Amino acid sequence: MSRWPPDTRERLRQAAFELFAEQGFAETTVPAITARAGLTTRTFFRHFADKREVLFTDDAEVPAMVERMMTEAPASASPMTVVLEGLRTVAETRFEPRKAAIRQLRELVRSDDGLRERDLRKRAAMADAVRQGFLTRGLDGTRAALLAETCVTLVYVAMTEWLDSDRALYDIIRDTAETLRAELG
Amino acid sequence: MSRWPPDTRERLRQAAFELFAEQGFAETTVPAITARAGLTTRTFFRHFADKREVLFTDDAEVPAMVERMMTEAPASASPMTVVLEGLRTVAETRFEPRKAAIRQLRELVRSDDGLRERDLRKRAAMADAVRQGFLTRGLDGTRAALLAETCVTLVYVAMTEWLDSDRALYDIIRDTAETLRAELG
DNA sequence: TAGGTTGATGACACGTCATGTCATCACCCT
DNA sequence: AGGGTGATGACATGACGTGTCATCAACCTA
Repeated sequence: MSRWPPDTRERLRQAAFELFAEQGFAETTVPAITARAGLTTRTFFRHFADKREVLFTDDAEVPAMVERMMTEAPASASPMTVVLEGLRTVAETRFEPRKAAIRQLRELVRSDDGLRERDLRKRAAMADAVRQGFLTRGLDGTRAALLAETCVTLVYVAMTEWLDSDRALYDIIRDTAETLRAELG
Repeated sequence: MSRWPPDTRERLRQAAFELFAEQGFAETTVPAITARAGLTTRTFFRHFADKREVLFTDDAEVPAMVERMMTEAPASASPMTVVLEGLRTVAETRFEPRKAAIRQLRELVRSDDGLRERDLRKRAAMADAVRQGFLTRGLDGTRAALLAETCVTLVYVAMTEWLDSDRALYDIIRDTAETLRAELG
């Protein structure tokens, strides 16, 4: 048996989510979170860089996942093919099963400017991972940045629609990609 | 003559830029800024919502400018035509004359995660203005969001290249748009 | 010109966030 | 048995951001 109860990080996350749901993000202090989790304030900041970060732990592995998928894809595949195939996996494994949680997170993010900024940063991190993947695949810098940003835009616009519909995310992504292609052509 | 020296806001901005350049953003405290400007800490926060905001005052009018241009464009013009025409004006009037300042701002933003987040928020605000413009022009929600985000992506990818080159921003934007079209088609 | 209003700033208190530092002590290893 | 390790507690500290009231030049308005 350990000196302290296990799962410190998860208990903090749990307490934070509960309190944010009960009172809102800004109204919840870090001491309140740690009190509920039975820990001290200092410990919270040992596990999360700041109060916002506790809401985005699930996305931590996504960039690495993206890079791996992009390097493993056949070298012959066209950029957009690689992206769409990768998105199919991400959509089915990481987004579809967590739809309710993502919806709840969206509401929280909408309620606070600071959270909105952090959300945008996560989005930018994802774009950067995709960009790296394209660079690895030999695209020039401009093209890699352009396609990466476009890809992330696609996902987020599609996700907005997905959260308010009953359709599969990947289907919406494909439609959105088609819409964009048509609009630019 | 007024009770206090005029241009409070501009003096604060000036002092902040100087100190950020001298010591970096994180190392500069708000009291240090107000001391240099000959004011009190409280006054700083009367003029700027937070320490970051002082770096982005120039972009404050851009969203309104975007919306105006988009409503004034002929109703017959295609979405991408409207955008590219608007971007010509923005590029020439707001970006080209401030190239050195924008370059300096980019370095600061790169040096601090908090500033990066704020920068992304400004970018999102611009995308939202464009989206509103498209909505006003009768596009459906998805299409408006998609094109707006794509437009902003275009500008930022192009700007990255522009800051390290001698070409005109608008020319780069056109090339970038063409690259995207080709890559998606 | 007297007197009231306005609006920007000063002065002060306060709560929260975030970090540095040292002590503690169950667990593990040898 | 004894030292090392690593997570947590305890405490201090400083910066950020806000609420509140006082101040007082400039501007009305009569």
